[in-house]
Amino acid sequence: MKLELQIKMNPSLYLRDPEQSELGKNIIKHSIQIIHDNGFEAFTFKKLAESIGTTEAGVYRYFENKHKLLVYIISWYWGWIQFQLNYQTNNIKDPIVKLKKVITLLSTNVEDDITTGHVDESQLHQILISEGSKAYLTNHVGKDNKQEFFKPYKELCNSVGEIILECNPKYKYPHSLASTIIEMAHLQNFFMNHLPSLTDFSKSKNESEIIKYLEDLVFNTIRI
Amino acid sequence: MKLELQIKMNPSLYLRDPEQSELGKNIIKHSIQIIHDNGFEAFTFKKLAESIGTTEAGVYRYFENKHKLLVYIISWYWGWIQFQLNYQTNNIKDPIVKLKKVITLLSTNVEDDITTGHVDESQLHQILISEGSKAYLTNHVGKDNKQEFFKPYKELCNSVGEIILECNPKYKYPHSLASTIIEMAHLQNFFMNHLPSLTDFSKSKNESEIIKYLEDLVFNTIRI
DNA sequence: TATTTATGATAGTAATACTATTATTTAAAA
DNA sequence: TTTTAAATAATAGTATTACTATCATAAATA
Repeated sequence: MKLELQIKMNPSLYLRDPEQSELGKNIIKHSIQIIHDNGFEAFTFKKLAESIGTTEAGVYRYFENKHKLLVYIISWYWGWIQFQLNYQTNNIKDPIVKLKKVITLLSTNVEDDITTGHVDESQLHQILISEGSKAYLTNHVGKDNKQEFFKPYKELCNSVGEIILECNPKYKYPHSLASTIIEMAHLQNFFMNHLPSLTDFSKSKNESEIIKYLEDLVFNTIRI
Repeated sequence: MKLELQIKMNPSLYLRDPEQSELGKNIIKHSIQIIHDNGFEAFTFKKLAESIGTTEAGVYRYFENKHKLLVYIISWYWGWIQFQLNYQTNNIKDPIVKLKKVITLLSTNVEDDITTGHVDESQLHQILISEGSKAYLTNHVGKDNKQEFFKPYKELCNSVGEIILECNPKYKYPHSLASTIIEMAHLQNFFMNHLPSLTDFSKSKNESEIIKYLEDLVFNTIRI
């Protein structure tokens, strides 16, 4: 029996469920590839269709527009991270160890996970670093939020916040600190690679330095 | 004598200096207005031209494209913040007081400053919250960085980093912490207003809560 | 076998992001 | 003051993007 990890997605994000057909899976797979390679701005449904070997209209049958497709793959990523978090912190009692695991999970560029055939998690992690915030930094955040497009992100933020509270039940800003960790795990990575003078990480450009920075930040803040 | 604050801008950002003509100043003024009202995605040179009462070609004589115009107004903002920082922390000896001033400066939506006629700093602050990161989250960061588009931002980050070191000369991540403060002053504000469950700020949606969060974060981190 | 459903192929539209050209006004230099 | 140069306005045009619509065909299902 083949184990396949299925992440439950918000149906408002798509017109036809991409998990349910080969074409759909190809749309996801090639979207990740193209956005990873050229950035979201340069990504068009036409290029995507050509890369798959279908037509623009074919893609439009699955996704209303490229923004929803971006939000889809980003939601997928957060869902996957949530799964990893639950899996990796399962049975760990010490909340400090848990929180360290979370920081590492958020900061590390994972190997491609074989259990999710059409998704390259490593590329997706890179996409999140450069394009993640574009999911919500729009004029229509409010509408999107009402449709629960950001639920996986919020749930993750909540989970991290809970672990923070386990470490220090009196800490006053668990959600803000959680969103700070999540965002900074990505942003400091972007800065390290593209605007290094905004960071203090050596030329080696190693993720382990970001992890050290975040651990120092978090554990001093919650006073452990 | 009328005092006018002039922020020195990188000439690679424009084709013709917008400070040197009425049309130029109008381009800046109306750009800020439109981007503030509709977001950067919905902002086009055509709309801008119509709003000013000139033609698209007229705008293109000043700016090569809308991205450079965005980077221009964002650079202007960081230059202005740098000036405010120097001005407001001048003669203050206690670095802790200085750092608190900086956090407040970055987190507070200022009143429109009369000394800069065509720029509405309050709107600009809002733009930075929603659109600031789009200046560098592009495929061409590298190129833009080589042309020193992000110099004002880096300089500010450096100044903040220096104050952090004055507070604690042994702190290991002054630049990363500085960029974290700068980015989070904006991002927590965005979350507070649009995705409040990612924060711990009450329904009052008051900037003072962000300031408290950041002060707690920063001074615990550098162990004051 | 009939019928629904997904896909493929093609066409078309409005808007965007520009470039180019020429005429006209304004400002600076001779 | 005249000449000349520079800035602007007016108009047109192009390639690309972000879609919508239509119709034929292939595959799956009843």
